[in-house]
Amino acid sequence: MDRRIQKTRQLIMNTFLNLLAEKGFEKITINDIAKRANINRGTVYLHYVDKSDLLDKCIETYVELLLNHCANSDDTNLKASAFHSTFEYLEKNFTIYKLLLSNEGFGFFRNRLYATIAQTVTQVIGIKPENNAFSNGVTIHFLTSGFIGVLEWWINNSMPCNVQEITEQLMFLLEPYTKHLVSL
Amino acid sequence: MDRRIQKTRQLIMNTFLNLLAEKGFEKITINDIAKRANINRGTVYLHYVDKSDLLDKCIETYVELLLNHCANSDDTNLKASAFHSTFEYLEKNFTIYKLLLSNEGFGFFRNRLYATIAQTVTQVIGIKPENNAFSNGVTIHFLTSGFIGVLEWWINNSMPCNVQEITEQLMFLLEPYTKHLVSL
DNA sequence: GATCACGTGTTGATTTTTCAACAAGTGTTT
DNA sequence: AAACACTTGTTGAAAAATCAACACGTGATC
Repeated sequence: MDRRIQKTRQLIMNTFLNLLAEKGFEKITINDIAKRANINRGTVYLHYVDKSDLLDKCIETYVELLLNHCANSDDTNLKASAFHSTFEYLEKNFTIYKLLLSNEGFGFFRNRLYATIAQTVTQVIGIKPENNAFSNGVTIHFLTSGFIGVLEWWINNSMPCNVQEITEQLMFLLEPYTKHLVSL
Repeated sequence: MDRRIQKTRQLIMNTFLNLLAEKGFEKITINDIAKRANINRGTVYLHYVDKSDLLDKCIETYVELLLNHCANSDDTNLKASAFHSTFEYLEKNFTIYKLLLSNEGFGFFRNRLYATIAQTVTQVIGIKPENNAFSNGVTIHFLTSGFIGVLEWWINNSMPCNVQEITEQLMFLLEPYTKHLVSL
């Protein structure tokens, strides 16, 4: 993709998130964004149809960025390293995800995250044919909710334990399932 | 001027100065600048004919930025407030001016600063017709050298005193001249 | 009710930046 | 000497961003 597009979208999103933290979604105008980002107002409309679309794309982007750190491990196995790098990334971008998980995200972020993770979990479990009994939805939603619950708790409480600890705890809790469902 | 031009030139100059601090003028390539600034190589050539031109424009720009703080006071009088804001600006952009005043500036920065200040001093003195006796150059170069000497000392010694102190000292030293030469 | 200030979303012409390709120069390695 | 990697400076077509203007809507103020 053209560098200008990447830079411009990045700039608009950053500016938008800053304004979101400052004054909340309703009070933000397209003018605000353009002025602070020092770009033409028309440029915003070149990339996003309106303010809501911008929020959507923001959420989509940051869900993807988060899950990239989780899913970029080569195999589909549940690995400590993947969780570790995910929580590291979360720690680095704490303020953004705190914001998106708060009321300002209107729950959209959580929903999107949930849907994407549930889909991945479904695929991972489905890989082993003998997992038929677990593909009925209960397992998937149990694991997805559990993971997101931990993630939300960790962010909303301003990271009460460090990355290593949260990773180990999570791996410990998932151990029974990693063995039966997804181990190679 | 078009916003894109301003932003691009600012980006190129910032990147160039960072590289200057890291590896020195000779070792910098246009490729380096383009890659780190994340812009197309051709864009650099769109604004600067080559590396030397870029250094020139950098020096010109930062001399102007510095002197704007000195000269934007409404009257041509020598005012403590003007010096104060100048040294404040210097303090804020310490690393840049330390770099430009060091060997990396090849003395070009000092020369350019000298020429511009001398010109201003000439004008200021020339305003009062009875100053004919002082327009022979000695006064001008004495004052210019004095001011730049103070400035260089302050920067090269990493600002050994605060802005308020350096301003007061300078005003004290200039007092005999402000009275006779430039007071209203 | 009229006016005023402000925000929205769109348009078309213009300018800037990108991209890929080119020819040429330099120094290093084989 | 030839091959190689790297940098330079330039080109033209394509894409993106700018700008100024437009019509429209809203809410506050007189």
